Amino acid sequence: MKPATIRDVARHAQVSVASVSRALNGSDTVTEQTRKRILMSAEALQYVPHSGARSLSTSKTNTLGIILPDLYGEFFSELIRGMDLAAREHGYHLIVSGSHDDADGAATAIRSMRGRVDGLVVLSPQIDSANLATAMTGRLPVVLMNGGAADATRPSIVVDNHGGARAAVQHLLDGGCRDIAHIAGPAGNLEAEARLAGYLEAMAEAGLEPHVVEGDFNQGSGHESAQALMKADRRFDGVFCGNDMMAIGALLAFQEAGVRCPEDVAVVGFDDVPIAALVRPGLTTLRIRIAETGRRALQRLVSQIQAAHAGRVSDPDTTCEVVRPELVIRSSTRATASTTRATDGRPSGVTASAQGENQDG
Amino acid sequence: MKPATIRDVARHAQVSVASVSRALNGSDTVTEQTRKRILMSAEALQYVPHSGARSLSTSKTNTLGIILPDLYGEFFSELIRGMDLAAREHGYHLIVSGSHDDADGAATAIRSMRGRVDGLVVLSPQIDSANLATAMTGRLPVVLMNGGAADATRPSIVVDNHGGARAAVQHLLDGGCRDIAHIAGPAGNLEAEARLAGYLEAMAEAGLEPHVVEGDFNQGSGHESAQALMKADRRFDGVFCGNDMMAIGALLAFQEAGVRCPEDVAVVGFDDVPIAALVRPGLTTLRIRIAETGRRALQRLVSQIQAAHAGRVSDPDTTCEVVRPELVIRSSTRATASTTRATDGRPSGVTASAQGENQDG
DNA sequence: TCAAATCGTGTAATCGGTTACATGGCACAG
DNA sequence: CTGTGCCATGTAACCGATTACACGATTTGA
Repeated sequence: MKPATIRDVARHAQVSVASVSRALNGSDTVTEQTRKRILMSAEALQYVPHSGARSLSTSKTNTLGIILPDLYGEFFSELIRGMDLAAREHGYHLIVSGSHDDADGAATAIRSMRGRVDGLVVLSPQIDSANLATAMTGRLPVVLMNGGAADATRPSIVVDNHGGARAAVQHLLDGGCRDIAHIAGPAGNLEAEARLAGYLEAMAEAGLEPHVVEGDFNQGSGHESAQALMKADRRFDGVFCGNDMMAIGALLAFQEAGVRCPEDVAVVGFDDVPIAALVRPGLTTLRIRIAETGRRALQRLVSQIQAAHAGRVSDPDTTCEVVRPELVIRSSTRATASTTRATDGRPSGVTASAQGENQDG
Repeated sequence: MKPATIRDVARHAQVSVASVSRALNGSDTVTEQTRKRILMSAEALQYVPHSGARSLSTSKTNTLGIILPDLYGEFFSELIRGMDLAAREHGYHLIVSGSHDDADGAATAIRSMRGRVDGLVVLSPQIDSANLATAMTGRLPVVLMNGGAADATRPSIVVDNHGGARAAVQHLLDGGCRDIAHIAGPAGNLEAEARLAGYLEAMAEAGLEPHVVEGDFNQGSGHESAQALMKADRRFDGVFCGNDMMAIGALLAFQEAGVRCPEDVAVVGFDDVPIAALVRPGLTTLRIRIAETGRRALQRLVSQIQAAHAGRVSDPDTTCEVVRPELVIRSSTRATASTTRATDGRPSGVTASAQGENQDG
């Protein structure tokens, strides 16, 4: 048997569909008596409103779309969690769409969201503003998180990857490292490129020769890249990794090879995924409050939607919010008493607040 | 300006809406000439079909709902990833709904999915079949993953938590442990209770006194529970944790207290989340191929939908698939050469295949 | 040459809600 | 007694697509 519709309820309660709709949505004027009758009928027929139909007539879906390049790993997990929390608070559902390796795929995903969502958060490290503009249908509210490509015409949140990378290198320099290698994220990824650029700039300023191998942001590639570094002729006493997962892979590779961290080589990651505090040695990294950032993105999306709904066109939100990563120092760069590596005198004199090893239990 | 509708396209191309629909959906007979004209008009107007409207008339949303108790941590992250992969393959979108702490919340979430999805995967360790039945609207296809409460009337996938827990205890016994504690998951959680039951049963069979402290499945509670164990009078030489995150918390607590693992205490987790292979010592655990299981659940949901759509009612899928966890032995229970803890002669004679420490790079 | 089959296209009903407007009953004021 | 207004309720248009069916034109066969 097919599920009951509003018409079935109306017939059962001997009223019109309008009254049923009014009774169920509370707002309008309905006699207490008829309301009760309607509610009883709805109960009897196990009536559940058809959200799709409601969306069509109200043009509100109460659903938000999240376009992600991938669903793998802690970073996206945390991000989704933060967004879900915020969405829940505002009464929205979340429809997630991962695995958009190319800009084309992302564009298709965006178009397919039409009529399904009230707004989008687009996190697409490959897509540039041009592609995005073509993909955008009409005036669907959007918050961009496509790292690096700050688009002043749309509300967006970007991480200061460049500055974060510089801070990472600076921290390694402060710790006494002179030969600092970089395990970069995949070429074509805007975040990866910004971090690489920050690394190169900081190295140039310090008058040091850069040393880069390319990974793909996954743990496995960090492992391989570290092995490649060890096999190469060139010495190194510090590694700045494009993200935490690669850093963790590198840590394991060093352990396997008997290279001590931080004594023989200091390692810095990026992101501060939850696991970074749980590995040994604890990973020094640049903290992005991931869940918090996701929550923030979603909140901005919601206010944008509310503004649009209120007919406000006057002050469109086109702010580009910058998230500044915060250096979190853990054992992977903090030499203990019995250190063998010489420092230049500033063992932990950094601007960021030093953090305990397991701050997020 | 509002986005173009199919009627706008029809007007622009000087044809009827029916022709536009036919041209865009490919299938039906349309002259090459008119098709071309329609496509050009659609392009000119930047027409994007309204999925919601399409869903209403076709009664297919191409979207699946996932009801989760929580979005926190690696387990759900992996599960969602596996589901997303499978969904993508079959051309479905995913709408996720997390944070349903109580059965009521889950029931509400399920109802609100009506008209939004073509089917549901419900993962709700609190909800029992009765609650679920009332929440279910009509004949919406569902795959249950509400651990422990095998419901023979609906297709479901359950993990053999009981058997897995017994295997964990057995492995500790084989390694020579006699005083095995259990850090349990939260009461009321069916998975947690099944694992606890398996632990109790195995201990009883071995003629050993059980020793249980309750956690909440999060890393922090594993940390605290381990501290509580150390503070208590009772000795212990092995700990079976209700899941990996608590085990990792416990490992850290032991490290901080100077208790060596596996020499002083052996630790076993449950789930084999990706991080389990990355901590030191590597965590011995019971592997559930999480992403694989998610993918499997989704695939069964899809075939159920396809069967329903094909009008097949004859052989409804009511199988209850059981996932048997596989013991993965890592350093947290595998004493190295210089072990101080005596074994009873079977250092690693287990049925499961021994795994390398970092198998999933 | 005329009937039937074929084919491309248009008309309108439909999906399940919401809501502007119409309607009819009742109370109250003149 | 009648006109005005209010209020609960009903009627029907609408959201934007799909699709059964109707229709007219062309092709085919007798």
